[in-house]
Amino acid sequence: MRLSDSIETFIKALMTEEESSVELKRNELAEYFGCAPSQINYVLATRFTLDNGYVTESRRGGGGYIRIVRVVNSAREQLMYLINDRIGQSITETEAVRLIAQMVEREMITQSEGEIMRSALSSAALSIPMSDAMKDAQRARIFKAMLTAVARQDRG
Amino acid sequence: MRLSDSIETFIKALMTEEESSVELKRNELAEYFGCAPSQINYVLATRFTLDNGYVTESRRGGGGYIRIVRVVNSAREQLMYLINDRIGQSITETEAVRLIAQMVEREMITQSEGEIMRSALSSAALSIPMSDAMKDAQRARIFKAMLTAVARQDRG
DNA sequence: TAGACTTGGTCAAAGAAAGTCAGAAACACC
DNA sequence: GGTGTTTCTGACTTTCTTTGACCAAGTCTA
Repeated sequence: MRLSDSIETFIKALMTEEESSVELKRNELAEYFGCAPSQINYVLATRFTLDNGYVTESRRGGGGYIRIVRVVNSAREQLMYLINDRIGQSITETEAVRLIAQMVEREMITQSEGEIMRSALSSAALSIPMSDAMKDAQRARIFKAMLTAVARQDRG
Repeated sequence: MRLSDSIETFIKALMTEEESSVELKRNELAEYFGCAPSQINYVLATRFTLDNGYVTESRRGGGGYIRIVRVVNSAREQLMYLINDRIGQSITETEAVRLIAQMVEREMITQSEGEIMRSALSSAALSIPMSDAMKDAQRARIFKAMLTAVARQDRG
């Protein structure tokens, strides 16, 4: 069996039915498996992605750690579609506004979350000297980042 | 647990609901935790800043002390302060993250609104070919736009 | 009032984790 | 065997914490 697979299995075993998160030390885990610490990062990057329903956070320095959280979010797949396929590299303000309205309607986000997103994506907010094309690209990026934040949250 | 975290917790425990300030002796506290006195300064500098909602004052010499005061404005005042004074023309990601965390703590915004804002202001989201200074300016603009949206909603 | 004593402040350097990325190695599939 | 993909590693980077040496400012006493 592949090392990555072993590590993946090991981590998943630490997350039981009711315990939906684990905290671990990168160096200790690497030591345990006798591999390079960066191997752990590889496993996280390939097996514990948001697409797979996991979120990770970490801290460096003394007392650092890596935390892996399994997220339950019924709207997640819809959000992943928007992030990975629908929005793309560039989006106009009008289009973004329409998508946000739809999400509010479907109760994927609250009214006020929608308003916050709208204001962040408004031309006014992006009004730095920039071509429209640049703005649309910038908007797409910010939009996707915000949706990722929503997808990362545990929303039953 | 990290030493810094322990000290932070300890100090916060001394500040109850109605007691919004503590006075302590740097050396005694360091002695209590068995660490270098300058460690206390580190905790103050990273955990009890104005952005975190605290102000500190101190005196040297015999009978010297450190006083930590929790400052509180109304939510509306705080929003206005942030929009009109604090954020200005430019703000770093670190600073923005700190301000958002404080708003969440004060319940001016929800946890998930905070996360949406954080991601919209992340360097990753702003990662178009742009100098850091440009990013900081862009970030300030978006931040203020989002806070204005919150202010418009007239909560509570 | 000068010096000794008592505190707290600053800063640079060391230590403790984790992150990144390019390239080597191992596989999988013609 | 050649080629493209996945896995692994190691050197280097970044971030956060902790300490210690030296500095600055009050207080007290001869």
